[in-house]
Amino acid sequence: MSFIAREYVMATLIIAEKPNACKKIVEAIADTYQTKKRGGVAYYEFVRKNKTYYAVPAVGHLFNLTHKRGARIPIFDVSWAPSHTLSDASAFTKKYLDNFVKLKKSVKDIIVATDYDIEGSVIAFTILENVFGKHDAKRMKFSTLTKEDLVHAFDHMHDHINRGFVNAGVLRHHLDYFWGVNASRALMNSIKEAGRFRILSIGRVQGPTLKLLYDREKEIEQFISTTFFELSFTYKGVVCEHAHTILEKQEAKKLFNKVNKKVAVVTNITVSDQHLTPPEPFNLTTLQTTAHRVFKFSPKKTLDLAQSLYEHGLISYPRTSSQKLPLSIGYEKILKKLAKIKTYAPLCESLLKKTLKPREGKKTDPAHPAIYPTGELVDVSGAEKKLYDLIVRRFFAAFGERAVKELTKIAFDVCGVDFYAHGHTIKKPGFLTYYAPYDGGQEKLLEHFEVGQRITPDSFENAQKQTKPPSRYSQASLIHMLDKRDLGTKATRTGIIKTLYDRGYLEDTNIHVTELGMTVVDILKKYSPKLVSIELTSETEKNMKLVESHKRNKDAVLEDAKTHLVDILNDFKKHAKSIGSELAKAVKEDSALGPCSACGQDLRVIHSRRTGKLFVGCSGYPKCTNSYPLPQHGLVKNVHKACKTCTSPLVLLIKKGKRPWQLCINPQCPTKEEYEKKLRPKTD
DNA sequence: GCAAGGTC
Repeated sequence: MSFIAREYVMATLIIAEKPNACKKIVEAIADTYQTKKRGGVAYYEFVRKNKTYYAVPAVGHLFNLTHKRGARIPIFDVSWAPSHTLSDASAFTKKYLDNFVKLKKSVKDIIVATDYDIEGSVIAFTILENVFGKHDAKRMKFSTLTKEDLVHAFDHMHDHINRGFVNAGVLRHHLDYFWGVNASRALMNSIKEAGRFRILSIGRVQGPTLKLLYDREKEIEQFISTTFFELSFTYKGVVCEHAHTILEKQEAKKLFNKVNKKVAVVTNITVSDQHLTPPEPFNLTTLQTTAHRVFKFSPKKTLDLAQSLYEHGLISYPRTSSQKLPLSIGYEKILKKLAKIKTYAPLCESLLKKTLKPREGKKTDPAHPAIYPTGELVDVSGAEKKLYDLIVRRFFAAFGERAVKELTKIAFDVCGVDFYAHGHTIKKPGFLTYYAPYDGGQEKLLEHFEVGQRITPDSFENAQKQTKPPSRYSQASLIHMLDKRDLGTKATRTGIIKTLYDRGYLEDTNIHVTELGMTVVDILKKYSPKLVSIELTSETEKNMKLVESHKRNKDAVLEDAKTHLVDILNDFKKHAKSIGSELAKAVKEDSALGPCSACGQDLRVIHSRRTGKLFVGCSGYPKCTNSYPLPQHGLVKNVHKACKTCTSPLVLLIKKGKRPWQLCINPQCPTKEEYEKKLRPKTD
């Protein structure tokens, strides 16, 4: 008997969505199993009730849509191709696909055990069709990866895949591709008309995301600041404020003169309790927004740290939308393990004394619970440790009781004008025992006062203030907003924001929309308003639901979309000249670094086609030959700022693995003598 | 070239 024949026995194949889920499925249902490795990727051969099975993991989508090279818009002729052939970033998926391919000859029948949702159904479907040439399979349906659920799903397997899910998912892939690729091409073709080449993009999620920021930009631009006055007095370090803000300068002055240096009388003291509910367990979005609030971590950084903690076994799967902590994760077991960590020991002991019933949120996930610590003891440090502590304490807090805050409000009268002081103390800590470092732990103490008491304030103040424009989005607050509007998914939002930055639509940590970003929205508002509104997402969702429930044919939906798109693309083509010149103008304005010290025209970063060198030149060339050298490695970005020392423009140099470096383009600038040598290789 | 969605 040959080695190959022994290696691969005929068996039933189970398709899992990802490595970790595959392992859990095997551990739950196998009587005995062997782990096999090929190309560094594990799969399993196992026996249950004397039958042999293979369980093989995908890594998300192993196939993606693509179109023929050289195709021109409208592009509707698309097909599935292995993801690893489509981008370098997906190259690693090859070894996962290879596992399926190699087992093809040994597979009798197939069981789909990917997440029971739309994308999970597409992941399995593309493997079924493109690797095995099959159109159907059996289906395990589970909502968590617990032994109990998995065994039940295996014993009560469905005879067919969920055709509705598959069709809805395949529709989603096509619609996003049709809209995104064609509209992006239309933008790029227009700017080509103006003699420029630039990668531009737009899509179902990018569009409304950019529009959200565009609207905020407009609000800020149109905001008119008004003056108002706040009257207050200070007594032993506590500020007591007049209840109303005053708009008229004269009135504020009059009131101030009336109360200044007078005695204040305590007229009323109210004490009330405020009950605070423990926070919901973390899902990826709330972890990202909270980590940004308390540590200033970017959402991407939080995801990377969480992924690392997960890979080290310290926390559960982080890419979850669930806010549930099912009993099956073993609350007590986790707390007992965590009690071995010194700082957590007393907290765990106090929790273990009570009935463990967690606070939960509304959101669920097809395959995973909320994020929780596993209790594994692995040493971590730095940023990972910070995030881990946040996750541990949030987990503890979910089992805590409501906290009670005591609010005190003291009313004062000064010559008929009312003032108030507010304080709060923690009456019953409840969950704050665990979570205080991150939220709600602060107290504001007040003096003891009695009604009728007369005091002499230390000082009175009449502060002139300005109303402020709405604040800009940060990446974290934007992700929160996208989550609220159901735009994108927990796993894609960070990437979509990054794309908007990469295209040059956005800049800065406090998000500003660039001239180019604003122009792209202006153009789309005119020619394809759907693409910058959430309407396209709601329409897509509506059609997906109809297809899922077999009330509408997916091809009919696609035909509608094509008709609509052809109209839009024709419109774009008709106006390509004016669209192109608008875009080109915006690109030009964005790339202007500042005025040339020799002639006053715009300086800009130039990539010489002849020499391949990067340098700063003047738009006045060839009349003006003023130029500055630039480092030849890394990405140079315009920061629209001038050097404080020499007033020459600043640029941001981004090198892989290094901290972004803001440098002045002037080699003679006193701020950077030390870097001068690096810039020496002369450009021309 | 271009999307959005999985996952590492």
